[in-house]
Amino acid sequence: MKILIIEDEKELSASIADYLSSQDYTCDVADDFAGAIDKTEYNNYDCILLDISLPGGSGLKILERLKEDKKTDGVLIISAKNSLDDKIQGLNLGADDYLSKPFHLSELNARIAAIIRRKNFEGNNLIEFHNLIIDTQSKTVTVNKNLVELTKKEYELLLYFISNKKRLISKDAIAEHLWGNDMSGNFDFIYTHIKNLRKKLMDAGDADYIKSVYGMGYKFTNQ
Amino acid sequence: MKILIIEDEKELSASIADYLSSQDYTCDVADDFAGAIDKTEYNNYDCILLDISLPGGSGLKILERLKEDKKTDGVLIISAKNSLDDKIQGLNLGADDYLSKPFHLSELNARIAAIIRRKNFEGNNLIEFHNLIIDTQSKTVTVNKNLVELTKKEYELLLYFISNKKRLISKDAIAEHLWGNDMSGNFDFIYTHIKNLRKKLMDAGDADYIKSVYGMGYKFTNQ
DNA sequence: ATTCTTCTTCAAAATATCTTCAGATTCATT
DNA sequence: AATGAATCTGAAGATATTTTGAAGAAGAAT
Repeated sequence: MKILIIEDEKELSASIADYLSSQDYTCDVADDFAGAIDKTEYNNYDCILLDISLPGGSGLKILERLKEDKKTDGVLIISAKNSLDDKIQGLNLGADDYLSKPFHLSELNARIAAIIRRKNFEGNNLIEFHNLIIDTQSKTVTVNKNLVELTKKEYELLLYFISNKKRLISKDAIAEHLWGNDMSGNFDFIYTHIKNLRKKLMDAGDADYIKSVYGMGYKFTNQ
Repeated sequence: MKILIIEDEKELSASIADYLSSQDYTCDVADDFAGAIDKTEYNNYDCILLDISLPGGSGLKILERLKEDKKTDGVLIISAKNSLDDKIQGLNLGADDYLSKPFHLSELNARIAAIIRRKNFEGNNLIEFHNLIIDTQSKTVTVNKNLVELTKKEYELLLYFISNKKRLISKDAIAEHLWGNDMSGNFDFIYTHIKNLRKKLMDAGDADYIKSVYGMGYKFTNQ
């Protein structure tokens, strides 16, 4: 899960990034308008934490820009101001939720979890694909009703595959999504994790859903 | 299930009532001190949503009054203020939970469900899970009809597991639930208590219901 | 005040997972 | 078929997490 933190106070953004990393999120930080737009242009975040009270009021401008690009889904506004106006304005611009500073990291965590839950699964916690079922609440995966025990990375990988099913996924995209920083060039760990995930899924079922596309990447499909 | 909404902003209370009705709750609304007291006097609510920041600060007064009448069971405080003081004061006055505005209706729903679940647990004194039986009235636990003597923390831990059975529970969530403030980072005490609980349960029975999920937490299940 | 129980802390040992690597295999192109 | 590049595989080393036992601290009971 990737999160973008748009915040000009470096200390705060660092401590948030620190905490969220410990909760197994992958974090990027932007501290001004240009940086934020740049990041959102080239990345796909599960959640964006936006400090609305950036110098020059650019926080709202960022939100407006995100709205133009239809990327406001998953935006959680953080603000020192506690005014209702701000909240309303933010939520009207398409933000998902609003949190006033100062806040507890555990509360931030709960809000992010709620946003991601809502965003990805619209409240429904069962994801099905042919005879594969993922219960995102218990983080349990079954194939043909056989329980498949996955490690964290395997589970994340499967979730990424499922949410991009039937699409071609580049190894770069996988690396980016699962490890954040691009470990460009070396995909050994992807090969290994895919091998292991494949084996577990196939041991439980029959078909190999993970199709390799030579020179391009992978596709999660059943044909 | 009956819910009382004590809230002066009529738009908000209407939209909450609307939503909760769609979730098959029966809703009453009160918008001031007198109305609230009146309603609670003559009704028995499964859950009371209380806006603490009513004009004239009467939210807290209502809570005090509820406490006198021993009706604070099931109170969920809603507040625009996000201050820790408020939260502590509210919880000290016997409220069950606390939610800051603005919130998503789905989160409100989840909290209400949690409160009702908890209340029902208390009314209903036997909880069974396979060959494990918890009598919440006498606070005794048996496995295969063998009495298991648990300490307070172990008992709380077991109750938390049971009420989230078959779900993945993070160590953070356990820490949060058993110790309140998040002692983030250090889970040694969780490890120890789980070890002890496990040992006692297994000594009395056979299966290890507490399944460790590496890097994620625990799951209370029998598979 | 003393004893007993429970809770917490600590560090070593046991486990599980992640990453790296080198050799084998497959693939597209010639 | 031969070639080189890409992918797969199994094993081993490196990391990270969990389990465990023991001991000290805090609380409760006598």
